[in-house]
Amino acid sequence: MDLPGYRPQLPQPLVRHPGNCTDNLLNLEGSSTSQELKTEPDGRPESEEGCPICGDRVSGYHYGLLTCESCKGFFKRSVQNNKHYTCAEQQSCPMNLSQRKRCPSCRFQKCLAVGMKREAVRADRMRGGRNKFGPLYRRDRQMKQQRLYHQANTAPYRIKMETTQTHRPTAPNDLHVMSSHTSASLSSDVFHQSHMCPSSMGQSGASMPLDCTLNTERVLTPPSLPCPGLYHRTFPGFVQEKGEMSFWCSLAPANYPMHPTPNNSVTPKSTPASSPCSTPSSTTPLSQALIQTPDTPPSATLTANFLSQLLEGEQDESQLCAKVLASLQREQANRGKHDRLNTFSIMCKMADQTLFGLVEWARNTTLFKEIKVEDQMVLLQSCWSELLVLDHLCRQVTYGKEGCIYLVTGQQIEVSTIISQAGVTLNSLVSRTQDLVSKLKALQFDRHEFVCLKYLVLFNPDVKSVHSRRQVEQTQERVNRALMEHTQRSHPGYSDKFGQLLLRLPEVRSISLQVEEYLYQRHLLGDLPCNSLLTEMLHAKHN
DNA sequence: CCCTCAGGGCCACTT
DNA sequence: AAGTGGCCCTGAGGG
Repeated sequence: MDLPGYRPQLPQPLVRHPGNCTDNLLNLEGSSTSQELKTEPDGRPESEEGCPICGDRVSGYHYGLLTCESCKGFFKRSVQNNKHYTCAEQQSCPMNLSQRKRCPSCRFQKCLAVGMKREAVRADRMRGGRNKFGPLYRRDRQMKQQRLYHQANTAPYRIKMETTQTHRPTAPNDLHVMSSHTSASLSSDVFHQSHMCPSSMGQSGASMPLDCTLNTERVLTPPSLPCPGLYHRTFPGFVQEKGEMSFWCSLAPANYPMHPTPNNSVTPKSTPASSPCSTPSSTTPLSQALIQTPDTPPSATLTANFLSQLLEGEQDESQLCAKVLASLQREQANRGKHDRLNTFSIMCKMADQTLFGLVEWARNTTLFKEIKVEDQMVLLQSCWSELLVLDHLCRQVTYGKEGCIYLVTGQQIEVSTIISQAGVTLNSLVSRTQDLVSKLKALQFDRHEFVCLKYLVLFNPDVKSVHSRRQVEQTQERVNRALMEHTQRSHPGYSDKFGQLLLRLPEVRSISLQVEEYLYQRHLLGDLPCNSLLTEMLHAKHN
């Protein structure tokens, strides 16, 4: 798809060279090659981490990630010849250098599980050239560089992860959006133990065909919303009678005290409003943590404190749920019987409201308030879709039932329903996202890590025209360290979790770009609701 | 225009 | 005979 003027910017995290951990800060934009990553001065492949499938020596990027020559060949043959293997055991055969040939089924499953991409095997068998994953590889390299640095400076031990198989049974073909709240007991509720939406949100038995018009009486009437009457007003700074004030006009008041909750009803933030031009030397605890030199090992307490402050700004899922439902309800109420929103429009409205919540979240965070408003704008313009994807992933990991997609409204859609009704692009998006959800579940992705990833995505110093680049870099570096320390503390026997999490970001990025492309195409067809934040963000990029 | 590097093909070797 | 894996070729894209 050709998107005029659209040049995705790949975040280029600030990394340190593994060999020099003092102040040799390298920005690898344009200078990173796989040679740098893979080769030590003696020419030996450096990546101490072997092939993620069998542990053999990696020979370069193949079909999406660094693998050995043999797994590259195996994967290519399997895809080209459309092989269907069967495991004679329980599909959990050991996979290493000596045993990789024993079970092609498990080997191929592991190839897919660690992220090798079928679509990178060319159908036309054309040789040479570069593929579309180039940018993904570049970012992956940088992530690995960053990991190497951290490992060199911290964990002396290393435990190889046994990748969990991500395949699951196909969901039954049931063309309904289901009430979700029977699933409360099914979800590993590690994030919001007491924040589930009320059980009556999707009334028992309430369901709708995917294509039908949302029935406000049945589905959107929440008789016991957590806070009835809340969210019927708009957020300060954003006029919801759309068209009166653009989002970017509304961003300017970020200089002023934040209003973290709607309805003007609650809680001034404990932190004072900061000037958009305030420097990192402000005296907030966050800033103090931030200005530590990278070589000072931060105490566990400081990191925990830092993380809990990052968590403070998190939006309550049940409030978001109520807000989105109320907004949809209003929207439907304003429409005539024959003018109901179709399913796609409803999904767009949900995404729009979620996005609005994410922007509010960013604007209310102390670290974000400390950077210039112009920078806030370009950062958000650059990463909004990634934030949306991360938000969606987190919701699936927390509440999602196997084979279903959990909506922000608390409803669930069977994946098979979508697959049977959606087009190729949407299907691809759903399946890629569900794969990522499986991986994150296997990693026991938790709430702290989710927040850190959001910050890492938001504070991207490589977004063009960011003025306070150093400040953004410092924040990213700080959050990165906090994430690493958190994963090591919470999973002491699994030193690779940090790296595994970072390695999910390229896929988040890639999915978000596909989402943008998809939405833009639908926008060009006139399918997107007008005057939404979503369209505004799309326009911001395409202009 | 040259270089890089990831995908494809070839073929000796193994099972 | 079919599968494996190391090595080399190819060619788009970037500097």
